[in-house]
Amino acid sequence: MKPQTPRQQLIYDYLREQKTAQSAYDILDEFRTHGFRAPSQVYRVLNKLLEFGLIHKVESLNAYIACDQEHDAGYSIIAICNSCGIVKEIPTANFIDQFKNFDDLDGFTTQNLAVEVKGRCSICN
Amino acid sequence: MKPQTPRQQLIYDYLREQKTAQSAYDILDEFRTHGFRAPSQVYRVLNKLLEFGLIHKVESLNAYIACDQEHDAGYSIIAICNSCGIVKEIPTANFIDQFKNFDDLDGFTTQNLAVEVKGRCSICN
DNA sequence: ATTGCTAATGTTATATTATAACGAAACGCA
DNA sequence: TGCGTTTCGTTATAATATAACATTAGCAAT
Repeated sequence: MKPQTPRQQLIYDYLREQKTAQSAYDILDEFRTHGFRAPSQVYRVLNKLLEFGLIHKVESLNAYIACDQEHDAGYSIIAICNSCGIVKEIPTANFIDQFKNFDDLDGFTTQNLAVEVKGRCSICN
Repeated sequence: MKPQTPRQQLIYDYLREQKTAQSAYDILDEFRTHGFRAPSQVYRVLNKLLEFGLIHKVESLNAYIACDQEHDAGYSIIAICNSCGIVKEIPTANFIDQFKNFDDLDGFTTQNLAVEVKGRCSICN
């Protein structure tokens, strides 16, 4: 699914350019000059993009990134550098297979998987 | 590490009894009769308990649960039922080993790992 | 072209989660 | 006892998110 409206496109393109996750209010400030005046306008767009699987919410930062990878909406593995803040999505297919073979879930049916790794990226070391 | 003050003990014991994650404000309401009057009082205790590795923050719910398992502070795998809200911690040792053997991290050093699985528990099916 | 429907947008208000800042009390200990 | 440190109480405010409702835009059927 692609962005469906000019505003979805605008925010999606913006997130794709960023190396760090952006909060809804960061985005609001960025686009005040483009007619965004209230948080709900931003959240509406973000929620659509989340639904389309085009972005992820980084739960531990309350911020958003563009999705880099091919996979179902709602599955993500994200590495966050505590030093420089860079956020990198990690290819998930491989990992999700591992996770599905993981025995300890006892009948739990997974609809959604968020893995957030924090540490230091290879540059910050 | 064990709780170090009566209030830490109080909140820790409370969280251990709960089947669902509790927000800081849930806890505040619960313990207004025990001298908790302001959010910062609750957050102070929660932050200590987090530091001791006695509780986890469920990032996707902005809520807190007692830690069930033996492992380093800051590592957790949590399954959350979208239907009944029950939160269950999953033994991590096994999984963290899998994760450490995971190739796609390219030089990233992990300090912290949060895995949050959402779906339906075995009871809600 | 108008009508009627649906989705998207604008706007105001408010709820929820979290932290800053600072003074007072409690505690350990020389 | 006096000093420094940590904890605690309190007020204020910041940051994140949603509710509710009015308005407009897009578009298909008549």
